Amino acid sequence: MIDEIDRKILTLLQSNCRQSIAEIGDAVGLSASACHRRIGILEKDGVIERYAARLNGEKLGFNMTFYVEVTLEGQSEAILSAFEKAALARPEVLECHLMTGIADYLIKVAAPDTKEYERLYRRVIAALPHVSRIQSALVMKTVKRWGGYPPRKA
Amino acid sequence: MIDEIDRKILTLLQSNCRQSIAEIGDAVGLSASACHRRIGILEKDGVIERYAARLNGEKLGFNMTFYVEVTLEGQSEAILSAFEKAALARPEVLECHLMTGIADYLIKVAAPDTKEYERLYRRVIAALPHVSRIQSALVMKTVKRWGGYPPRKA
DNA sequence: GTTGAAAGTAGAAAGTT
DNA sequence: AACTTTCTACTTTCAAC
Repeated sequence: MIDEIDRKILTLLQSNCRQSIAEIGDAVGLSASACHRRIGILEKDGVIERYAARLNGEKLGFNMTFYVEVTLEGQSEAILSAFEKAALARPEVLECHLMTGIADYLIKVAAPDTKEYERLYRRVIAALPHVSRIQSALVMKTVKRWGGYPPRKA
Repeated sequence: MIDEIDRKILTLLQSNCRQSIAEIGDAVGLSASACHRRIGILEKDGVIERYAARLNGEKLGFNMTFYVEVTLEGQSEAILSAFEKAALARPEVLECHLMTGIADYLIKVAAPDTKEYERLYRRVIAALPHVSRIQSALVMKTVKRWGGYPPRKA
């Protein structure tokens, strides 16, 4: 279904989706058209979900990134789905994952400074429905971000 | 430096960087050329770091995602930089952050199944230099991923 | 910031192996 | 069935305004 050439194309597109199809074709040994066709299939099949610009948070004034572990008051379907719906709706929540382990959710947020993070913490995170405990961890340095999926199954 | 229009452009590009500049220009009330010039500046200034295809891990066979907390044997500069260099070099490590809190690093990895994760755990993560403790948490469900930075400072 | 023209790219329709 | 060539419409890019 997804062969070696597709994987090469995907690796190239993950690192730069603005190179021309002709260039990608060259790199994988295919004509632009054949390459274009494969990319179309990968898009249609949902392997490629979107093409996005990736920004530098610090240059935008987001100097602090946090991973926040959120524990809820319970784990009933109603509680989980109310929390998820609210988290999805908040643009400040950059990522949100339901986790195994001690806390229920792991969310990622960014803030310009501690003052703004305090606001975020009180008005946004703590205000999400059914939150019972919050534990924040600050990212001091991001060593690697945006690592694409490796070309072969890990 | 970055004004309201730039923020709108960035929001649009974060959700879809393949729409034409003319479309983006229309959406923000600018000619294609003016829009193009602004985007060029945002790229040059490093606000836009790259344009990337975002893939669906499950469709690629990566059915499990983990956040792994890694504690090192110490926090000397030599230990930290050796670890970081090795983590950067491993394609299986999708993200790696130096954190405040109990563990030293938070890394994100993906695997097709538990068997492969066990290999990843033993051969990759535990094999990184100076690792003393590893604690894995499995992502059961990703509620929100790829949330772009919000248009206004959080 | 706008307009307009030149170069380049994507997308589709043909034909080829 | 998948690739290649060819062609047209669109898009980017860069003048000059």
